[in-house]
Amino acid sequence: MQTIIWWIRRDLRLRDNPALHAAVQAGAQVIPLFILDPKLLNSPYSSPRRQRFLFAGLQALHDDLRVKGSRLILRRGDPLAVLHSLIAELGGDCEIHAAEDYSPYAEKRDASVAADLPLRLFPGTTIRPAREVVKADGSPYTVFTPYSKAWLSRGDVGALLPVPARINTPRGIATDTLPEMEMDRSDTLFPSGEAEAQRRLQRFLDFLLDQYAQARDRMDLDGTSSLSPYLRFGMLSPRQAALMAEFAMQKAADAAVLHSAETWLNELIWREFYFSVLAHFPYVREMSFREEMRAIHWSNNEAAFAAWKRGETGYPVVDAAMRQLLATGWMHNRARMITASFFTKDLLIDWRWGEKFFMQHLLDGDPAANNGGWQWSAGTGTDAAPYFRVFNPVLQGQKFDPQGEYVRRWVPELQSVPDQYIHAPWLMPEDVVNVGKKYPAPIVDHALARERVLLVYGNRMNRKESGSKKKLLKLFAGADLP
DNA sequence: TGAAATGTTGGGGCG
DNA sequence: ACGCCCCAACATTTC
Repeated sequence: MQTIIWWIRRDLRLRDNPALHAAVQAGAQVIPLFILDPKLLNSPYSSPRRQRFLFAGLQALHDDLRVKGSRLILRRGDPLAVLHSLIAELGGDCEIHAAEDYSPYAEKRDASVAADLPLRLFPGTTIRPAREVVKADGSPYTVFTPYSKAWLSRGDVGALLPVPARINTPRGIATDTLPEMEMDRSDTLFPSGEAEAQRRLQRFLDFLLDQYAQARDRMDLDGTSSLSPYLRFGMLSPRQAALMAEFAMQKAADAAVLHSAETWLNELIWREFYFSVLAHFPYVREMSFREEMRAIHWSNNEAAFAAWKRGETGYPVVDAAMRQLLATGWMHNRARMITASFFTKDLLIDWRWGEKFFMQHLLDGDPAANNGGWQWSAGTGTDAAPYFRVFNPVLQGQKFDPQGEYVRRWVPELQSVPDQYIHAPWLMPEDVVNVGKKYPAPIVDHALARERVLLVYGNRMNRKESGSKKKLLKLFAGADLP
């Protein structure tokens, strides 16, 4: 009987899993294997909280496999070495099935495995394989809108694959144990595992999707899907999400509901886009996608960086967002844009520092999506926000947290600040109310910081006038800016 | 998937 | 009645 190793990396699910499904369909013995790779676990981009989420997900997967007559085999070590030794234990002649993974490290790892061993890669990390949607001449898209049009015109995404009725796994294969985990209070906000992913998907479809287009930007509301950690580890099939979006579009009762379903599908396509960008341009992990943006002279002020990380910038929306991240491992998407804009444009710190910090804290931290989001915000990436698009943290707060509920939830020292001043407490007259004493004053003046970043970025964009701009930059060097 | 600066318009107060 | 100014409201341009 044939033996197939189902090498699990970021597809911790039984439902709609092409690599697993093909192994079961082949009538093979299936060995579900997860390799604890020290290179990934000890990476400077890794996150203890995300690791806990992964380990809890592996435990849940093991439990789900038990129901199918199988179990999870864990091994620790270099993937190629682990695979070699496991195959030797099994008497050789195994095939390996895995879902594609597109980070530069993953692609190198898989190439080295494929050079030695029969590795078959399957889709499943993305809805469409990351190199499938390209222009007619085979070159990759670097602008979202034409990419999404091409993505949508590729026709249906195929049917969902069923959960295997039974998975035939031989007994007696040695397995390592998971590291001891200390649970954190924040872990209960995002319980790990495929079953939880399905519950959340159902809740989103039943109660939130109809309002999604309007509610998704409101930081004070529970209006997003909050599925990102589950998509990150493949506890939810992105194809299942897309099929649900399409189904909602078909049965939409009115234009607003239709628009909401389309908006959600569009977000899933943004995810596909960033996987495609990373697969085609792996260097974006190291540097700005746009060549002319690579020489920006960042301020990289350590004190400002530290204040941003702690959520003590003096801008309530920014601080609420950072504290939400620290407390829960998740941040609202609108808040990600605001904090990243503030980081790169107001503080003028290299986007790679912020990208790394997000990776160290986000449960959904994913190389492709996180890098894409940061380069978009910094204006250095594909189809990026224009360099002059600088978010005003006060106006963003007023627009997307109109009563300041989000701010008050995460910045308790502003609890009793009146709505009028909640996004700009420094404007509060002394006699209005004596609150917010412990809250810091803004670490930068936004208007001044905006002028500075327009100059610094503008110098990159248009070098002709750099003479007079250099003089102005000297002025800013003397100004009170980090 | 901005915001600020600048331009235009039109109503109302006022001499 | 008329011109002038102010300025809110909206539109356009610029960064």
